[in-house]
Amino acid sequence: MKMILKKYCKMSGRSVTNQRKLLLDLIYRAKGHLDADELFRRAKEQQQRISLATVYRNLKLFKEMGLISENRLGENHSHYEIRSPVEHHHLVCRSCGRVEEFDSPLIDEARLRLQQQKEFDIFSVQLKMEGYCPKCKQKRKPS
Amino acid sequence: MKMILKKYCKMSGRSVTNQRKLLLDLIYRAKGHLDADELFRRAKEQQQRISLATVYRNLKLFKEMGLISENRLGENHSHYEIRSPVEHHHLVCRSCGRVEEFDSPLIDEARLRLQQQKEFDIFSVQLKMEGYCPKCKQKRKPS
DNA sequence: TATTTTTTGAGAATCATTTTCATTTTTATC
DNA sequence: GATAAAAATGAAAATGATTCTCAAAAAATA
Repeated sequence: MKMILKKYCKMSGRSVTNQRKLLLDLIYRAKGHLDADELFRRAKEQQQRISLATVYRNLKLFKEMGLISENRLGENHSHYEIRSPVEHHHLVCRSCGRVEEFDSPLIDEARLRLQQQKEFDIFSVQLKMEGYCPKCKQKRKPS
Repeated sequence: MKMILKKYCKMSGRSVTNQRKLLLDLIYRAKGHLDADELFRRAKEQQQRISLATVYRNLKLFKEMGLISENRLGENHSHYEIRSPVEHHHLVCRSCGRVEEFDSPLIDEARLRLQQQKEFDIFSVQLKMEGYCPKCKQKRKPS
């Protein structure tokens, strides 16, 4: 991670700061869907003086550099994760919030067809499906 | 539209107000992706005293009733449209903001497979692809 | 190391959206 | 149709996520 950060920063003329190293590392280690607040909380454990503004600034930067991706899984705020080499999508339980990741060759195929049909250059595919997970499905039955 | 509104309101014990009639009608006539502000502007042309809070309240209500759908096409705010009988998705140009709608049997297929595989009850599929439209694709070439 | 450039922290500002509450409109009842 | 009860509205304040400002600190460059 640190090497990657250095490389990307050099490339775009950015500084490599302790805050950036820490933040990217935390996102990497979280291996999940982290929101700005939670990232801020975790960062503060190691750098008490870090500011929420710095968190947002760098999330934006990492996104521009293509290191992370931003998703709207819930309603009002974003979640971030290391941009995995293999594109994947999200299946969210509307009841308990559980998030499953998936990918599908059918989606890739759809993308290719659409690209031809509409003559767009498509560089991003964001798919979110919502429903009830097996557990919550059960709970809802009685009602 | 008015009949539908009445039916849905009765069903859930809501009142049928002038504001609701106007708002739903405007969304219907817009035939596109309208945001709260633009809807508010248009509504004020016909009911000067209408409040932005009423716009938001009723967008929320229409959504709960399943009459409209909410999409995050841009960055910071939502767009709304009449929920079309056939589910469709969005292809957005990151340069000029142009929005194309599409749907694809491949997506439906993917949904079915996922439903089986993960044992979720899936009731919502939101797919957004981003890229450059034919025009903006051209403009970017020289750089 | 000195100088320039970039980033940071802290708090204020912004923007979309939601809430509060007194007043008005709609609905249900007679 | 009049009236009481219930729901919705307008206006303004509140909220929550995110962005901006600016002086001070850190990093890159010479």
